[in-house]
Amino acid sequence: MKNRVKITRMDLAITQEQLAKSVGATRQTIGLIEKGEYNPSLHLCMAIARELGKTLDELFWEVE
Amino acid sequence: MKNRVKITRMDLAITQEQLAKSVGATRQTIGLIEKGEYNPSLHLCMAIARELGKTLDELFWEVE
DNA sequence: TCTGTTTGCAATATATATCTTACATATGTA
DNA sequence: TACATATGTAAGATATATATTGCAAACAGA
Repeated sequence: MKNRVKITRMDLAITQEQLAKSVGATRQTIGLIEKGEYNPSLHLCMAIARELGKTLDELFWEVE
Repeated sequence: MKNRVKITRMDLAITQEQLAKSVGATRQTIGLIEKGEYNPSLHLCMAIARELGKTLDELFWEVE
């Protein structure tokens, strides 16, 4: 898994569609971001982070 | 200023062109990101952050 | 003055994120 | 069984990030 969107979303017990609507995106976009197959925009990443109560680093930053 | 890319880059005394080349982007793209007029991709944001020795939150996160 | 460096800005072209629509599958529940 | 919900996936259309090229301005140094 390349990011922590899916885990965090499931912890909050909300669906892909609920998250999508709250950030102004579609369910498909959320699904692809969770799979790590997308390179989402910064604005969308920030909207998702705020909605999930996390920061950019907590959801997307990778330490090596 | 919407993000801290320009300040951080100038602290490191590197040019837009040097940063652009090291992250595989163009000078124009870096310039527009610094002005906050762009919505860059997550991958580019991470490349810039790594190159500047910062994290996503340090460069792009906004607390309100 | 002249020259090189850095940055801003603009027009056009290209790549790709995102949307729209649709169908399939798995799961839970009546 | 039947129905609803949640998710995966795919094709085509649209929006926009990014590249390319070029020109201009500001500045420093010779």
